[in-house]
Amino acid sequence: MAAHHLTNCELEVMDVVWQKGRVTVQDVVDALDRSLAYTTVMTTLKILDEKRGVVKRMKSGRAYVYEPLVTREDVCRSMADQLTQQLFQGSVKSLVLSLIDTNRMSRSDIEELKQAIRSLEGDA
Amino acid sequence: MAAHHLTNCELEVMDVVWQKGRVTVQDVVDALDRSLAYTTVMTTLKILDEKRGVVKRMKSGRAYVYEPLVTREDVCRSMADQLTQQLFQGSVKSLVLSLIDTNRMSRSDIEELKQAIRSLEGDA
DNA sequence: GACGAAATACTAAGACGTTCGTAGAAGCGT
DNA sequence: ACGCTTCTACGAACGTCTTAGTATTTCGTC
Repeated sequence: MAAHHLTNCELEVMDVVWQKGRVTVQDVVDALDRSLAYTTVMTTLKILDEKRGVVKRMKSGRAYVYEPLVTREDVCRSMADQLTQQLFQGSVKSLVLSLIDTNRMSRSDIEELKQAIRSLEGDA
Repeated sequence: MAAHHLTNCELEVMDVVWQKGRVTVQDVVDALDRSLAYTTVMTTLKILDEKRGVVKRMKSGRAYVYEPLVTREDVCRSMADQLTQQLFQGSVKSLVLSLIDTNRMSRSDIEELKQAIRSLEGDA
Protein backbone atom coordinates (compact mmCIF):
# COMPACT_ATOMS: atom_id res chain seq x y z
CA MET A 1 0.00 0.00 0.00
CA ALA A 2 1.89 2.98 -1.34
CA ALA A 3 1.37 6.58 -0.36
CA HIS A 4 -1.35 7.55 -2.78
CA HIS A 5 -1.48 11.27 -2.45
CA LEU A 6 -3.69 12.81 -5.11
CA THR A 7 -4.15 16.49 -5.81
CA ASN A 8 -7.52 18.16 -6.23
CA CYS A 9 -7.64 17.90 -9.97
CA GLU A 10 -6.41 14.34 -9.97
CA LEU A 11 -9.11 13.44 -7.49
CA GLU A 12 -11.78 14.95 -9.71
CA VAL A 13 -10.64 12.81 -12.60
CA MET A 14 -10.28 9.70 -10.46
CA ASP A 15 -13.83 10.10 -9.22
CA VAL A 16 -14.99 9.66 -12.78
CA VAL A 17 -12.68 6.69 -13.29
CA TRP A 18 -13.98 5.04 -10.14
CA GLN A 19 -17.57 5.75 -11.04
CA LYS A 20 -17.34 4.39 -14.60
CA GLY A 21 -14.69 1.75 -14.04
CA ARG A 22 -13.30 1.87 -17.56
CA VAL A 23 -12.94 5.13 -19.41
CA THR A 24 -11.40 6.92 -22.34
CA VAL A 25 -10.19 10.48 -22.13
CA GLN A 26 -13.36 11.62 -23.84
CA ASP A 27 -15.51 9.79 -21.30
CA VAL A 28 -13.88 11.76 -18.53
CA VAL A 29 -14.21 15.07 -20.34
CA ASP A 30 -17.92 14.41 -20.81
CA ALA A 31 -18.53 13.28 -17.25
CA LEU A 32 -16.72 16.08 -15.46
CA ASP A 33 -18.71 18.86 -13.84
CA ARG A 34 -16.26 21.45 -15.04
CA SER A 35 -15.37 21.92 -18.66
CA LEU A 36 -11.75 20.99 -19.11
CA ALA A 37 -9.82 20.71 -22.35
CA TYR A 38 -9.36 17.23 -23.76
CA THR A 39 -5.60 17.61 -23.46
CA THR A 40 -5.86 18.70 -19.85
CA VAL A 41 -7.67 15.52 -18.94
CA MET A 42 -5.19 13.52 -20.95
CA THR A 43 -2.27 15.03 -19.10
CA THR A 44 -3.93 14.32 -15.78
CA LEU A 45 -4.65 10.70 -16.70
CA LYS A 46 -1.06 10.32 -17.82
CA ILE A 47 0.11 11.54 -14.41
CA LEU A 48 -2.33 9.21 -12.66
CA ASP A 49 -0.79 6.37 -14.65
CA GLU A 50 2.92 7.08 -14.79
CA LYS A 51 3.50 9.14 -11.68
CA ARG A 52 0.82 8.03 -9.20
CA GLY A 53 0.31 4.51 -10.44
CA VAL A 54 -3.37 4.54 -9.57
CA VAL A 55 -4.65 3.68 -13.04
CA LYS A 56 -3.45 1.46 -15.85
CA ARG A 57 -3.96 2.18 -19.51
CA MET A 58 -4.32 -0.10 -22.48
CA LYS A 59 -4.59 0.58 -26.16
CA SER A 60 -8.05 -0.20 -27.41
CA GLY A 61 -8.45 0.56 -31.10
CA ARG A 62 -7.38 4.10 -31.73
CA ALA A 63 -7.64 5.29 -28.14
CA TYR A 64 -6.33 4.34 -24.75
CA VAL A 65 -8.65 2.99 -22.10
CA TYR A 66 -7.97 3.67 -18.44
CA GLU A 67 -8.90 1.53 -15.46
CA PRO A 68 -8.40 2.11 -11.76
CA LEU A 69 -5.67 0.13 -10.00
CA VAL A 70 -6.62 1.20 -6.49
CA THR A 71 -9.94 1.75 -4.80
CA ARG A 72 -11.22 5.08 -3.62
CA GLU A 73 -11.02 3.68 -0.09
CA ASP A 74 -7.31 3.03 -0.52
CA VAL A 75 -6.70 6.61 -1.50
CA CYS A 76 -8.92 8.02 1.23
CA ARG A 77 -7.07 5.96 3.79
CA SER A 78 -3.66 7.02 2.49
CA MET A 79 -4.57 10.68 2.53
CA ALA A 80 -6.20 10.50 5.93
CA ASP A 81 -3.13 8.72 7.24
CA GLN A 82 -0.91 11.40 5.82
CA LEU A 83 -2.90 14.13 7.51
CA THR A 84 -2.77 12.16 10.72
CA GLN A 85 0.99 12.04 10.50
CA GLN A 86 1.34 15.71 9.68
CA LEU A 87 -0.99 17.09 12.27
CA PHE A 88 -1.31 14.50 15.00
CA GLN A 89 2.00 12.65 15.00
CA GLY A 90 0.24 9.63 13.63
CA SER A 91 -2.32 9.38 16.39
CA VAL A 92 -5.58 8.45 14.73
CA LYS A 93 -7.24 8.86 18.08
CA SER A 94 -6.22 12.52 18.27
CA LEU A 95 -7.60 13.25 14.84
CA VAL A 96 -10.86 11.49 15.54
CA LEU A 97 -11.23 13.29 18.84
CA SER A 98 -10.58 16.61 17.15
CA LEU A 99 -13.18 15.85 14.51
CA ILE A 100 -15.96 14.77 16.80
CA ASP A 101 -15.15 17.57 19.22
CA THR A 102 -16.69 20.29 17.10
CA ASN A 103 -20.15 18.74 17.07
CA ARG A 104 -20.74 18.47 13.37
CA MET A 105 -22.16 15.02 13.67
CA SER A 106 -25.84 14.21 13.89
CA ARG A 107 -27.35 11.92 16.45
CA SER A 108 -27.54 9.12 13.90
CA ASP A 109 -23.93 9.70 12.93
CA ILE A 110 -22.98 9.16 16.53
CA GLU A 111 -25.05 5.99 16.63
CA GLU A 112 -23.16 4.64 13.63
CA LEU A 113 -19.90 5.55 15.22
CA LYS A 114 -20.79 3.70 18.40
CA GLN A 115 -21.77 0.71 16.33
CA ALA A 116 -18.39 0.75 14.58
CA ILE A 117 -16.61 0.91 17.91
CA ARG A 118 -18.60 -2.02 19.23
CA SER A 119 -17.68 -4.18 16.25
CA LEU A 120 -14.08 -3.08 16.66
CA GLU A 121 -14.13 -4.31 20.23
CA GLY A 122 -15.75 -7.54 19.12
CA ASP A 123 -12.85 -8.25 16.76
CA ALA A 124 -10.06 -7.40 19.15
CA MET B 1 -12.72 30.97 11.50
CA ALA B 2 -10.97 31.18 8.16
CA ALA B 3 -9.67 28.29 6.09
CA HIS B 4 -6.21 27.95 7.54
CA HIS B 5 -4.53 25.63 5.15
CA LEU B 6 -0.83 25.38 5.83
CA THR B 7 1.75 23.59 3.73
CA ASN B 8 4.30 21.18 5.13
CA CYS B 9 7.04 23.70 5.50
CA GLU B 10 4.73 26.29 6.99
CA LEU B 11 3.55 23.76 9.52
CA GLU B 12 7.09 22.95 10.54
CA VAL B 13 7.74 26.60 11.26
CA MET B 14 4.42 27.11 13.00
CA ASP B 15 5.14 24.20 15.31
CA VAL B 16 8.11 26.13 16.59
CA VAL B 17 6.04 29.30 16.91
CA TRP B 18 3.36 27.47 18.87
CA GLN B 19 5.89 25.76 21.07
CA LYS B 20 7.80 28.93 21.95
CA GLY B 21 4.97 31.41 21.73
CA ARG B 22 7.13 34.35 20.77
CA VAL B 23 10.02 33.95 18.36
CA THR B 24 12.50 35.66 16.14
CA VAL B 25 13.63 34.24 12.83
CA GLN B 26 16.81 33.03 14.46
CA ASP B 27 14.86 31.26 17.21
CA VAL B 28 13.05 29.25 14.56
CA VAL B 29 16.23 28.45 12.65
CA ASP B 30 17.79 27.15 15.86
CA ALA B 31 14.78 25.13 16.93
CA LEU B 32 14.07 23.42 13.62
CA ASP B 33 15.04 19.78 13.17
CA ARG B 34 16.21 20.43 9.66
CA SER B 35 18.85 22.98 8.82
CA LEU B 36 17.23 25.72 6.77
CA ALA B 37 18.75 28.98 5.63
CA TYR B 38 17.88 32.04 7.69
CA THR B 39 16.27 33.64 4.66
CA THR B 40 14.15 30.58 4.00
CA VAL B 41 12.65 30.77 7.46
CA MET B 42 12.17 34.50 7.05
CA THR B 43 10.29 34.03 3.80
CA THR B 44 8.10 31.39 5.39
CA LEU B 45 7.30 33.56 8.39
CA LYS B 46 6.45 36.41 6.03
CA ILE B 47 3.99 34.14 4.22
CA LEU B 48 2.51 32.97 7.52
CA ASP B 49 1.95 36.62 8.37
CA GLU B 50 0.86 38.29 5.15
CA LYS B 51 -0.72 35.44 3.22
CA ARG B 52 -2.03 33.03 5.84
CA GLY B 53 -2.64 35.49 8.64
CA VAL B 54 -1.74 32.96 11.31
CA VAL B 55 1.00 35.00 12.97
CA LYS B 56 1.51 38.67 13.68
CA ARG B 57 4.85 40.40 13.73
CA MET B 58 6.10 43.37 15.66
CA LYS B 59 9.34 45.25 15.57
CA SER B 60 11.32 44.66 18.72
CA GLY B 61 14.63 46.44 18.70
CA ARG B 62 16.48 45.51 15.58
CA ALA B 63 14.48 42.39 14.75
CA TYR B 64 10.90 41.39 14.23
CA VAL B 65 9.19 39.15 16.74
CA TYR B 66 6.47 36.77 15.64
CA GLU B 67 3.52 35.51 17.66
CA PRO B 68 0.79 33.05 16.75
CA LEU B 69 -2.68 34.43 16.01
CA VAL B 70 -4.42 31.08 15.84
CA THR B 71 -4.04 27.92 17.88
CA ARG B 72 -2.75 24.66 16.56
CA GLU B 73 -6.17 23.21 17.21
CA ASP B 74 -7.74 25.80 14.89
CA VAL B 75 -5.43 24.82 12.08
CA CYS B 76 -5.87 21.10 12.69
CA ARG B 77 -9.62 21.51 12.58
CA SER B 78 -9.50 23.56 9.38
CA MET B 79 -7.31 21.08 7.62
CA ALA B 80 -9.26 18.08 8.81
CA ASP B 81 -12.44 19.77 7.62
CA GLN B 82 -10.93 20.40 4.24
CA LEU B 83 -9.94 16.77 3.84
CA THR B 84 -13.41 15.77 4.92
CA GLN B 85 -14.89 17.93 2.18
CA GLN B 86 -12.52 16.66 -0.48
CA LEU B 87 -12.77 12.99 0.26
CA PHE B 88 -16.00 12.41 2.11
CA GLN B 89 -18.33 15.11 0.83
CA GLY B 90 -18.17 16.79 4.21
CA SER B 91 -19.27 13.77 6.19
CA VAL B 92 -17.15 13.74 9.33
CA LYS B 93 -18.73 10.44 10.18
CA SER B 94 -17.43 8.82 7.00
CA LEU B 95 -13.91 9.99 7.68
CA VAL B 96 -13.99 8.83 11.27
CA LEU B 97 -15.38 5.46 10.24
CA SER B 98 -12.67 5.09 7.62
CA LEU B 99 -10.01 5.94 10.16
CA ILE B 100 -11.12 3.59 12.88
CA ASP B 101 -11.82 0.87 10.35
CA THR B 102 -8.20 -0.02 9.80
CA ASN B 103 -7.56 -0.94 13.41
CA ARG B 104 -4.69 1.34 14.19
CA MET B 105 -6.09 2.30 17.55
CA SER B 106 -5.16 0.72 20.81
CA ARG B 107 -7.64 -0.48 23.38
CA SER B 108 -7.05 2.63 25.47
CA ASP B 109 -7.53 4.83 22.41
CA ILE B 110 -10.91 3.26 21.93
CA GLU B 111 -11.75 3.87 25.57
CA GLU B 112 -10.96 7.55 25.14
CA LEU B 113 -13.06 7.69 22.03
CA LYS B 114 -16.03 6.16 23.80
CA GLN B 115 -15.60 8.66 26.59
CA ALA B 116 -15.66 11.52 24.09
CA ILE B 117 -18.81 10.19 22.52
CA ARG B 118 -20.50 9.89 25.90
CA SER B 119 -19.74 13.50 26.73
CA LEU B 120 -20.98 14.50 23.29
CA GLU B 121 -24.28 12.79 24.01
CA GLY B 122 -24.46 14.46 27.36
CA ASP B 123 -24.23 17.89 25.77
CA ALA B 124 -26.74 17.30 23.00
C1' DG C 1 -4.70 6.53 -51.96
C1' DA C 2 -6.56 11.13 -50.03
C1' DC C 3 -9.36 13.52 -46.59
C1' DG C 4 -11.35 14.45 -42.28
C1' DA C 5 -12.24 13.31 -37.51
C1' DA C 6 -10.34 11.83 -33.31
C1' DA C 7 -6.57 10.54 -30.53
C1' DT C 8 -1.86 11.16 -28.82
C1' DA C 9 2.75 13.38 -27.99
C1' DC C 10 5.14 17.28 -27.15
C1' DT C 11 5.63 21.57 -25.27
C1' DA C 12 4.72 25.64 -22.79
C1' DA C 13 2.91 29.05 -19.70
C1' DG C 14 1.27 30.62 -15.29
C1' DA C 15 0.56 29.92 -10.30
C1' DC C 16 2.39 28.35 -6.12
C1' DG C 17 5.85 26.34 -2.80
C1' DT C 18 10.51 25.77 -1.25
C1' DT C 19 14.92 27.22 -1.02
C1' DC C 20 18.46 30.53 -0.71
C1' DG C 21 21.83 34.34 -2.40
C1' DT C 22 22.93 39.13 -2.59
C1' DA C 23 22.49 43.78 -1.27
C1' DG C 24 21.34 47.13 1.81
C1' DA C 25 20.01 48.89 6.60
C1' DA C 26 20.65 49.03 11.55
C1' DG C 27 22.79 48.47 15.86
C1' DC C 28 27.10 47.42 18.90
C1' DG C 29 31.85 47.88 20.24
C1' DT C 30 36.03 50.48 20.09
C1' DA D 1 33.19 57.55 12.91
C1' DC D 2 34.53 52.58 11.32
C1' DG D 3 33.88 48.00 11.02
C1' DC D 4 31.51 43.64 12.40
C1' DT D 5 27.45 41.27 13.05
C1' DT D 6 22.66 40.76 12.48
C1' DC D 7 18.60 41.64 10.29
C1' DT D 8 15.51 42.75 6.36
C1' DA D 9 14.04 43.22 1.49
C1' DC D 10 14.21 41.69 -3.01
C1' DG D 11 14.39 38.50 -6.27
C1' DA D 12 15.86 34.33 -8.55
C1' DA D 13 15.92 29.37 -9.42
C1' DC D 14 13.81 25.04 -9.31
C1' DG D 15 10.01 21.74 -8.77
C1' DT D 16 5.16 20.70 -9.09
C1' DC D 17 0.33 21.42 -10.48
C1' DT D 18 -3.05 23.02 -13.69
C1' DT D 19 -4.28 24.24 -18.00
C1' DA D 20 -4.16 24.07 -22.80
C1' DG D 21 -2.19 24.87 -27.73
C1' DT D 22 0.07 22.83 -31.70
C1' DA D 23 1.83 19.20 -34.31
C1' DT D 24 1.65 14.50 -35.45
C1' DT D 25 -0.43 9.94 -35.87
C1' DT D 26 -4.16 6.86 -36.84
C1' DC D 27 -8.37 5.16 -38.52
C1' DG D 28 -12.45 5.02 -41.20
C1' DT D 29 -14.65 6.61 -45.51
C1' DC D 30 -14.98 7.87 -50.33
